[in-house]
Amino acid sequence: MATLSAAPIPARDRLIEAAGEIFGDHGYEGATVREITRRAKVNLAAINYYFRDKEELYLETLNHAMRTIFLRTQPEDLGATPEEQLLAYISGLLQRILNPARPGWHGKLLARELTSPSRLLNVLVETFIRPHRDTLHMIIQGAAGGKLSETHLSLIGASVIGQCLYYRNCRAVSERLSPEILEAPDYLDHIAAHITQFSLAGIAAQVASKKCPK
Amino acid sequence: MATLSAAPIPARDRLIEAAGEIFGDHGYEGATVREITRRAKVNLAAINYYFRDKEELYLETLNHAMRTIFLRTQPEDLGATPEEQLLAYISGLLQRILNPARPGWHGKLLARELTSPSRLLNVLVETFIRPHRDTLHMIIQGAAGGKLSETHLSLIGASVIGQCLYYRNCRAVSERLSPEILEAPDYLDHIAAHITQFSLAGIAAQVASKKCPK
DNA sequence: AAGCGTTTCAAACACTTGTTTTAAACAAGT
DNA sequence: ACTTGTTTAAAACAAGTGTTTGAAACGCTT
Repeated sequence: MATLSAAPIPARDRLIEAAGEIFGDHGYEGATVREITRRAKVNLAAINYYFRDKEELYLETLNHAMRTIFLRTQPEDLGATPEEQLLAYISGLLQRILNPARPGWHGKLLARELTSPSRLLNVLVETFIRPHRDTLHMIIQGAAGGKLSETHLSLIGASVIGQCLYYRNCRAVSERLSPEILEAPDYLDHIAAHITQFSLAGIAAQVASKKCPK
Repeated sequence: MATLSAAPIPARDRLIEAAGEIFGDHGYEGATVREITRRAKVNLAAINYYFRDKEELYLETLNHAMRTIFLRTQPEDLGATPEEQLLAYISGLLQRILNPARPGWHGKLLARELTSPSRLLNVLVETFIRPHRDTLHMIIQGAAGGKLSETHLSLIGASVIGQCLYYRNCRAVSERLSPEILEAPDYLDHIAAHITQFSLAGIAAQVASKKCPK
């Protein structure tokens, strides 16, 4: 009764939340266990109690972020036509890595891991990223009409992903170079629409150049 | 005479070179001055002798990398047609951030700075990045025939840059998901050609949808 | 040779890091 | 009452951090 509004979040969960924020902002080596425990409002020794050490806390936190970012969405859930599927895929990805409603450290942690991988990257790629990539390739293949080779699929997939990750990795630059894009309240939708249209045209061109070589 | 083949590289330059490698691999906070001085084969105190402290060494190193990465190339140097210009621009960018002949830490340092900026980012954007961005916008405008608004230019520019940076930021993932792309000896040319074709189609689609809205 | 500014060196400084230890307090279950 | 697992608290540990110091060695001009 008295503790009705007091949120009884377990200490371990508070630790992961605080660790995510600080690892996301300062990286693994830049983060200190003292600052993490301070923000989590737990004792200094709690890290070594709930986790073996700082590294296991990091891996656990990273795993937590990856699991919520890479929710599996089946192609049939995305839409009817390949165009709708691609838009849904891109929009979903942007939401997951940029939506301010989600904890910002999810995307930050992912971006850090991609740029300077830890020893978890291998399992991370196979468990989370590759299935997502396969879905994307299927959508692209659908939009192209089933004509593209594996190499072409990889190149196009990289083009799509690269366009999305730009707004996460280079957000600071983007804010300075073209603030007008990020200011609109529904800017994520605008960006998703642009990337979709841009990429569909690229795919079509790829198909056309394949059909009549030269 | 006796010291003919012995390279008398000054200690300060050796420091910057070593600092670049280690900052690029471990980030600012993960790098230690002791490891830097060890690799540079200078005394520990040399950092505080040639630079005020660790931070000034980092800023100096970052500045060095940016200056060599962002060589100014005028549009007229790039080629005759907008298509050739875009290819030259993309190819040049990829070379600068990925060419293994160059010191690898240039690109790594840039990628790190974009993802988690230091207090140098503002001057860095204005001095190095914005002029480059303006060049790219000019090329895109040329390829589009001078029809695009500032916002569209920014979106398309981000798409082009994002595609290029993908291979720097997500190299580790790319190596695992599609190794066949990175194995070819002239893979940078292949990627540049793909991104150019892909982007030209995207630009054309943008122009078309602008002309006949609906 | 002597003097000079520049550069190198080993040692130490004060401080922070991750981790461990010991103790005690708390709630819940038997 | 007595465990049991959880949480807090304060202190200490060894190792590593960036930085400073003072003296020695160097290269050069006078």
